[in-house]
Amino acid sequence: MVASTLAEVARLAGVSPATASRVLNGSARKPGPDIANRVRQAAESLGYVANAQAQGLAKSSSGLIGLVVHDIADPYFASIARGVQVAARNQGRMVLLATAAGAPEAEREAVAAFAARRADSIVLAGSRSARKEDTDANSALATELDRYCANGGQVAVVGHPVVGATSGTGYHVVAVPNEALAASLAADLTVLHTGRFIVVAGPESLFTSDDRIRGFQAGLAAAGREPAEVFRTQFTRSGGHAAGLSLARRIAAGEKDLCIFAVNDVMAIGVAAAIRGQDLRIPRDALIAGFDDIETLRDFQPELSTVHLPLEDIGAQAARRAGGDMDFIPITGHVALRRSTHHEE
Amino acid sequence: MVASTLAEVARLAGVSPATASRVLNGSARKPGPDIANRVRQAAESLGYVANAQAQGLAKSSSGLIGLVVHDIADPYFASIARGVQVAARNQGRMVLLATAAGAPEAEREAVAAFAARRADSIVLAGSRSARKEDTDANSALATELDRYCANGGQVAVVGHPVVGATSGTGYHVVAVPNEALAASLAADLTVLHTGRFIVVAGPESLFTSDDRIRGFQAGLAAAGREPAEVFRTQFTRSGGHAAGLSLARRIAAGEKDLCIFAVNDVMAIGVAAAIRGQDLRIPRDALIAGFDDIETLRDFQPELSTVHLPLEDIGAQAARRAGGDMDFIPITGHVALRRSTHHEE
DNA sequence: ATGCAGTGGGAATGCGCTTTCCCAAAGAAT
DNA sequence: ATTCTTTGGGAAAGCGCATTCCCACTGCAT
Repeated sequence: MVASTLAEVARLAGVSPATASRVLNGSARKPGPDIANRVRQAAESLGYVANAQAQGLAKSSSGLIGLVVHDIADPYFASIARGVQVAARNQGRMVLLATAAGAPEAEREAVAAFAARRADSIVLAGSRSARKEDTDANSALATELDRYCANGGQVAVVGHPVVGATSGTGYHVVAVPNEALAASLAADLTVLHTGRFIVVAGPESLFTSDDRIRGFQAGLAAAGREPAEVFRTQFTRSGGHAAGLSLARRIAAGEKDLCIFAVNDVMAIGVAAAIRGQDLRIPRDALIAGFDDIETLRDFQPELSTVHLPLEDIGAQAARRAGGDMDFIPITGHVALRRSTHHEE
Repeated sequence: MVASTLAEVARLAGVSPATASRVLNGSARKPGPDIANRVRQAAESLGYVANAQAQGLAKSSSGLIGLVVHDIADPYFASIARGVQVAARNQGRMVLLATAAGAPEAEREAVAAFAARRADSIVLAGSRSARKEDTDANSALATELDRYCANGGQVAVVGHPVVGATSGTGYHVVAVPNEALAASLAADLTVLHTGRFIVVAGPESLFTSDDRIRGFQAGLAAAGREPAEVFRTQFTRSGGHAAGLSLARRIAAGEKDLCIFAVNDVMAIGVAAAIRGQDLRIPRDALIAGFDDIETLRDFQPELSTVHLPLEDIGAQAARRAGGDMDFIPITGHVALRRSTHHEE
């Protein structure tokens, strides 16, 4: 990557680099119009493109916002990414993308890389977990984040705080009310369904999953229902599918009147697919509800009951807070009951 | 963003910055082990993180790969992005993300921003179009790309070349065989279906859409069928939905035995949703096929017949070529016939 | 003992830009 | 007419790092 420099432009325009800098890249001081034009012309004719790295070095700020997601191809994160992207553009910044695939160690690496690039802020949208085997990696991540914040970085975490991150300044959390919403979903479902509930969840210690389970159980309890059985599996479509196969067997064996709550939409779809693959029908043989309200899945039949989350907003909020705009706009979702949880007449 | 510098580390370790640099960041010359340890310890205790901007400035290369997509929340692009991301990680680089929302002007801006950041390479995965009103913006984009290449940048475009880009070097195209695959889809469908065909397509001059139409028509012709009617709409789910409503009306009015080819899966789902919303059924009242084989949509019922595209691979290929690994691995897809195009017995 | 290549460290330069500081000229005020 | 402010441009000092060049030193052959 070679390209013409400010100095070249300045020489061609017959001015000093200082002046060229002032006219080309916003400065408080505005050189005279005639000079400005000369410079602009010179820049144009040379195809000058300012070197953002050098600019960043000089003013020590990069205009970069780092985003780490679990998997960019997952519609949940893709939506959040879009929100971050939009907010970044409004702030005149660019987003640096990293995927962590659920490994705290990978998240740490990403954070370190962002720090190295002197990203002004970081949005962390992986999936926080407290698994035993991740303890070390998690605390390493926390250390890295603390260091980043200590150096003046801003970080916004969506969902749950990173375990062990202690830094006071520069650390924001976009709290998604998973628990409350799950409770409210449970409450709504209890009026529709008098039978048993079962929740298909992710692996233990995955915060998002655990919160939703807890909220759901609380909602059931508040309605005077028994706690739901919890079926642990992968936090993915195929995890849901596996669970679905197993449940289908039980349903076929006579276990009727079941309402299945999968802790996210993608899993719910997996569950549904598996159940239908066994010649059972939804909602006839089992009710199903999800969580997230993934856009791409809205045309699924029967329409999936779920909890709507303003994913794009969540991303945008995270980016805005990380960007220093601290106006607090709480995240709110809402239960969206659709056909997958309505017993047929 | 303030942080400790190499100079501070060097001072603490009692060595020169040059030596510190040599031990901390890979260099040909390896200082002695005792010194190396001193430096490493100093770095550790100071929480030193190399400034990538400064490094980039010094060695004039940034380790950045720019990716511009139409919309990161669209599963098609999200999958490609994942591929790019994976390839980038393997190359030890980071990806800079930009979304263009279909506007060539936005693409140009993104390319300019990438150039400013001295991205080593750029992957362009917007949707090329030749619309009359985009002519100017397209040529501006071409100019920007040419300049970027002229300065030593590498660019990979997925799908179609940018109209008017002339640069000889550094310019790669990952060709997706849309036309051939559409033809082969048509061929396969003609053996399943003896009635009429109709294609639901995107706006005129959108290359991807046009190629798929052309290929499909060619396939029909090769099978001795009449050309399909082309229904133009938005290249989105809601475009498909609108088309679906209109088609549903025709079907309800007696137009039976229709096979609808929507030029992408998302549109196909929109079409299907609209048709089913009118108390019609698929495939009973109309067959539907899509294109792309979006992962999230695989559990749709009835399973959507489509053309499988290795999206992640496409992204990875683009990133690899842009990265200089020039081994050519052709993109191949295949027709995937599923239940949405099978007349019921 | 002398010369040689080879080794390992430091000094200094430059990457491309921003920004402070300085200075000359021009205008306002006395 | 003289002094005091502005105004507008340039010189120069970094920003944090890589790297070239140079130098002192060691070990070897002669």
